[in-house]
Amino acid sequence: MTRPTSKAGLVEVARAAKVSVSTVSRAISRPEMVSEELRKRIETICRDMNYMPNRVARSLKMHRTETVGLIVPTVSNPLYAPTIDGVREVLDEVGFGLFVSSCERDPAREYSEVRTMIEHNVDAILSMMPVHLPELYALLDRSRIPYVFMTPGGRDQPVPHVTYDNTGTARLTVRHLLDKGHREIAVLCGPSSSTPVIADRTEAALSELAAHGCTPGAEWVVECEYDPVSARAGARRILESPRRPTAVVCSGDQHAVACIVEAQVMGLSLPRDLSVVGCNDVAIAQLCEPQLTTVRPPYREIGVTACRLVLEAQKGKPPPDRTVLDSVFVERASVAAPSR
Amino acid sequence: MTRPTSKAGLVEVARAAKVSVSTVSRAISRPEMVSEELRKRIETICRDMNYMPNRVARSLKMHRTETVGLIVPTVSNPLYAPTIDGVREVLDEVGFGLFVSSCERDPAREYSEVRTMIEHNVDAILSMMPVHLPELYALLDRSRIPYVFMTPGGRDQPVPHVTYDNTGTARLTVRHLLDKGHREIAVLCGPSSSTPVIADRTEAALSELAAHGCTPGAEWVVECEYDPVSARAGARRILESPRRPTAVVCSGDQHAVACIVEAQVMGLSLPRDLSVVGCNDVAIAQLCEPQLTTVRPPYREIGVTACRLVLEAQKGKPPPDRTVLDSVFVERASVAAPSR
DNA sequence: CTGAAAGCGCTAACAA
DNA sequence: TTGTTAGCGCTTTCAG
Repeated sequence: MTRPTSKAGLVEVARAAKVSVSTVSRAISRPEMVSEELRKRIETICRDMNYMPNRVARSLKMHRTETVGLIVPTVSNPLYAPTIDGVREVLDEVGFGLFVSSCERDPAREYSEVRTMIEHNVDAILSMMPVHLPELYALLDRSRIPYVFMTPGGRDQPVPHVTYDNTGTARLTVRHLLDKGHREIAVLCGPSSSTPVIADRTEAALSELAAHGCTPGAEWVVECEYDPVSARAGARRILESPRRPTAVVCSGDQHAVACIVEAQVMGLSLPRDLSVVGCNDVAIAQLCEPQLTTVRPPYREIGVTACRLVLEAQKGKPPPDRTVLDSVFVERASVAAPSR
Repeated sequence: MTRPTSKAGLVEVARAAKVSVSTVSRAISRPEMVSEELRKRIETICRDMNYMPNRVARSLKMHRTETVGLIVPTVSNPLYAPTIDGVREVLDEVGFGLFVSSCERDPAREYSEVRTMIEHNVDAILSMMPVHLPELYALLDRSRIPYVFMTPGGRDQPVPHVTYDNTGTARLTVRHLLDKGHREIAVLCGPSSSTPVIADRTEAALSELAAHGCTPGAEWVVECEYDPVSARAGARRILESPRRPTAVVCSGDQHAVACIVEAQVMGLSLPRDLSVVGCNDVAIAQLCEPQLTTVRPPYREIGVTACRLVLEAQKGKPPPDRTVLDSVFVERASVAAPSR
């Protein structure tokens, strides 16, 4: 009469079933190797005894933990949620666990988090960090653990990553404005120091503008933080510049909505007096009036794809260096032809 | 001459240092038990050989993984981010890993995720699920793994949880409106079936209203989903009701912003023609005009506190059944005295 | 089809 | 201070 609170192990079950531990082990992980009736008997005993396999023992023997490690720059950026969710989704399919860690946007911390994950024997590593310590690649390669980055990646050296066409996405939004007839276009963007993703996006927008002879003056390109207060202040700086642009491209929806709201506070009527286009298609894009025209990068799909690739890599099939997924342009109501 | 790519274990290091594995083990995990110089020698050898301890072996021996399991209803709700971040933050302090899983709001899945976590030998379990399968408690207790819920909790039976005063928070917002002189107050809330948190919040608002003789008519209480389209439709239903209320309390900021925007589309001037109060204080609260008066539950603090408690529990100190943290009222500009 | 036995890589008595 | 040794709970040859 074992206390029900004491955790049963393979030996306890074996004893109860009057068979050897190896038989119980087989009955559980390779049922076909055990006679029908014995298997059933063992199964019920497991249930009765509330047997729960000890995965760490299993992992030690198997050299695999059925776990993947995911590194995020920060958990509080809702933009990462869909990607994480994509990862989680495919992990669920195969019953793998998810070991997450945030590196607070610090490449040095990313390095040490990866180290920890290797020590934990995760079967694969996924990272959303846009930029890494150069040593990271060596660490990863030495570990022989498959990895895939979910970023524009490949900045320093070719490395498996899945991403979307970031600069193309930015160009798309600019071209939309151009197509509608705008020539006086400002750009409101996040701090270029924050991540190369934003810097690239801004640069792409600017170069596309330049290619069409619409290089904006200095007062028409402003960088500001993402929080609502800064975003609105940035928007206002553009809107109050001596000559007001007819349109503004933003590197993110928050900034775009900030423009819309500030413009309305100033008494402008949108989209007549000002066209605005954002990027990311987050919820607020439909919570403003006029609803925001924006473009939605394939965030969830990136998570799904990267996770699939890294799982296959773990089974022997090396992942391609670069996988590019498409953004989708979402036309709503915040863009019209310029009125002047 | 071992290939640098083959992972070094304790034995390899021991061999290279010409000492026993136990000495190396000690040099690493209990440096004070080893002579100064030997320790240094071992340290450099470890570095040179790129030794990385195998935590799963360690865990098997130690019966602890230095990992905590966290269950979230869904990763895509940005409201959970601050709590997760709070958890992560204290985990970082102690060098623990985080094993997350989402149960898609399904208590049955929560049960099985907890099972998996137990199998993985996590040292503690944290869950944000507001409602559980009754069997969950037994499973948890049998496992002897400490756990703390980060929800109003204690619905079915007393169980350690840290939370905020959800109904009190709702009452606070109602009272604010009442204090400003409003009597005709509508309520716009999320689907009461989604989580008891919302149902409770709505009920509290309603009962507070009733206590002040302001029970709203049926057309003044509408439930709708969180997505922007539904939220705006819900807001409109209230605003277009035969008699328009002078204020509306919302169970979330999205709904509140939807009210603001829809009211403006209808040509109303806020807060003169309509007062609105939200809950949660998410970013959009400051991205609308007028800026939203709302209340901010201590989401991050809940994560921090719960994690601390569960970590101490693991060291022997049982967590209190109930810990309640305070919300903070954030007065901004969306509420004024009624104009009629 | 089933059992006995040898580890997976590390830690911790217990000895020396 | 350091080495020897016995496992942690499981999987898996290799025999029976």
